[in-house]
Amino acid sequence: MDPHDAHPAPLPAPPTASTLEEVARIAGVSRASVSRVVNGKSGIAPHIVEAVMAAIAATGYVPNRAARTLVTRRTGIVLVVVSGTDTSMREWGIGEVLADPFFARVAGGLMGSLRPRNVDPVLMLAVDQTERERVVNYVREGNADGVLLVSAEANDTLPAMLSAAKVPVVLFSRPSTPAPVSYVDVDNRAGGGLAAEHLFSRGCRRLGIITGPTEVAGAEDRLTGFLASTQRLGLADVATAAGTFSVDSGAHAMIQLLAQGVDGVFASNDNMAVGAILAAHERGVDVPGDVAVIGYDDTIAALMCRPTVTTIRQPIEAVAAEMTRLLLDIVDDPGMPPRHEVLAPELVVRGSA
Amino acid sequence: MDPHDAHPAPLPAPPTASTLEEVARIAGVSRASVSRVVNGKSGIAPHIVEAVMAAIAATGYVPNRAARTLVTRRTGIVLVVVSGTDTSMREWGIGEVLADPFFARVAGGLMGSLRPRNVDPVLMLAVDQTERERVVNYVREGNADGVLLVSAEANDTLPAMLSAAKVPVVLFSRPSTPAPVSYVDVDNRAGGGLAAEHLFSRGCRRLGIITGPTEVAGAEDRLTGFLASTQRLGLADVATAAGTFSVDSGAHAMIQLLAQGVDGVFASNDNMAVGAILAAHERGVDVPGDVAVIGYDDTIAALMCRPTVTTIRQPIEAVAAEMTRLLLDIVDDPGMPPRHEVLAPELVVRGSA
DNA sequence: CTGAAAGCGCTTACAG
DNA sequence: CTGAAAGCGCTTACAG
Repeated sequence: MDPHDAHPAPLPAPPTASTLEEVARIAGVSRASVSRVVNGKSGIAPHIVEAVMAAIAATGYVPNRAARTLVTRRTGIVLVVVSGTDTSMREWGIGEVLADPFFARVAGGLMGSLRPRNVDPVLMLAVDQTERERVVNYVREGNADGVLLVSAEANDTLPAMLSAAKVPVVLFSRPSTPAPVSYVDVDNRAGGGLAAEHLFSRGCRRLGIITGPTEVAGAEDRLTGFLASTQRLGLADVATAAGTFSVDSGAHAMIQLLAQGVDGVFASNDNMAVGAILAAHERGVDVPGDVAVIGYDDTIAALMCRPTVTTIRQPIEAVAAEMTRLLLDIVDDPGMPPRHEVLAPELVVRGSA
Repeated sequence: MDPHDAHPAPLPAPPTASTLEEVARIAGVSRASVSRVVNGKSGIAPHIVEAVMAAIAATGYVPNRAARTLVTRRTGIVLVVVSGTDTSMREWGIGEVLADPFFARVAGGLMGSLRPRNVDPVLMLAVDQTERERVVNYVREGNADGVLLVSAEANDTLPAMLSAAKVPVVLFSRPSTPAPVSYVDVDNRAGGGLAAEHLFSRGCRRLGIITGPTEVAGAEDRLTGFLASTQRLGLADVATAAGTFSVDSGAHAMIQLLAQGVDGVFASNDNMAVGAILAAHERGVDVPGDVAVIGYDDTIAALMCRPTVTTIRQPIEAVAAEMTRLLLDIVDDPGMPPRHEVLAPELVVRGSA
């Protein structure tokens, strides 16, 4: 074999990181030119583009993002934060919010919508004041271009902090304490109404509802919507029992409701619907035969149960896509006034009602 | 009111981002000094520290991370990636991996372990070759210091790609195709053994196992460990049925096993255990009365079922903490040879076995 | 269409 | 213990 063949053939990745400077030298052009082709600017002589491409291939050059960010003021990173108060989140333990099917679905949806736009998500949990400040500083330090926020609890001060600091932000859901921020929401009143109507159409006449935490705007709206519909349908009194969005709380609430002889129950989220169904079974009450149960969210929890849970689906993917679109608009035009969007929920009929 | 009082009192956050330079000017010291106190270096004259602190408070200065990263070559960011192949992940849909309780728990654990060390997690899913290359480039571009990787499927090429590119990386679990990378694992053989022993100690003598995808190293090990123990316990033949880690696959497998008259079943993960229990109930088979079922992982799924699922707990938090520690060590000393750690699983007895 | 040069905001030897 | 200065790797007016 000719020893000259031992020349390094197209090496996959050179050991030492190369720079724009080096590429320019090898291509025999200026750094500006390399920068332009790397960034896909138009109006560059073909022979320059070629030379640069070749040099990039030869060196395995990849641009340094810190340097780029330093001058462009854009990071291509968005903070995805789940915030709440100590109390609400301690139930799961820090870092376990993701174990909640709903937040996991939202986080996943957000990631999915960020991906095609080529922006990377930094995930952050904010359960106390220190962490909330950290979120604000994070983008003030120029680590991220904005934040996509989902509050796990009412009275969250983060939305207000963010808007005061003029940090681009879009919330999932209307903030429970009004703040001048953009948000995308799903019509919870309509969702509550859907639940009542479905139960009614099945023949249920003695309805009950397992509410979510009262301070959570969305939970409140689901209740309001449910009651408005039952009233319209001529169903006088509705039994109510309070839950906290956890499986156990749903089970406890169901026991109270069962004692009041309900034949149809609307649980304000799937976790509680699962709890309700389990509690019913333990007491020999058939679902949906003796009592129909309908949940909310359409999370994986609804499928981990028999019967599978009829539920009100939140179009999370669509919400996520809208949130992302909105946020990037705000990043491009920080002066933009807050914008709101409300999507429609959808009934998903399965086994439990 | 004296107009002089209109002076800007301690403003919370000045509109315009200030720089080191500005702080230095106000404090009447050099930029180097400001940098030193900002970074908490020791050996600085008290009066300088004071002046700088005051100037920082007055300006609301926060350091620019891009500038800092550019010179220090440290980002304080770690990539948390879940990778798999199209096939394995399409089952969930991109962005929905987090909906799987197990990955959600791992991701959460990783976030929890990164938090106290002050490094931020960028979450990334890698389901095809393009995305895998994106992961490699991400850290080559200097966007992150290293990667914490959990593979959703065997034959994942990412570990090898990463180690070839000399990117600091730590895997959750031993890679199914050997690669020179560090990893932290949980002893799956021991876990399988634990399951067999527990079933045996409950009096089960006709055991069955619902396996996971055969190419997944961990699934294989659980099977091996289970069989080794049953053999040692003198239980001749064990019925086996293949599953894919999904709830449905667990249900289907259970039907086969039931037909073979088993009285104790080990499902290789909780999802399948839930499916198995649901399938048993639908056929009027009592769990654990007629057949005991034991799962694996100890995810939230195990609690969403009645009876609650007895399972083999993976100490995810400990694994996550170890992975993080290891990775930061590697980042500090890239030449370090790959290191492996294997933690012990634990039996969690609940209602199903 | 291309290049020389300034500048983004930090950190870190190097002197003193 | 402190400061002047160089330099990290890019992008972007500004000329030409």
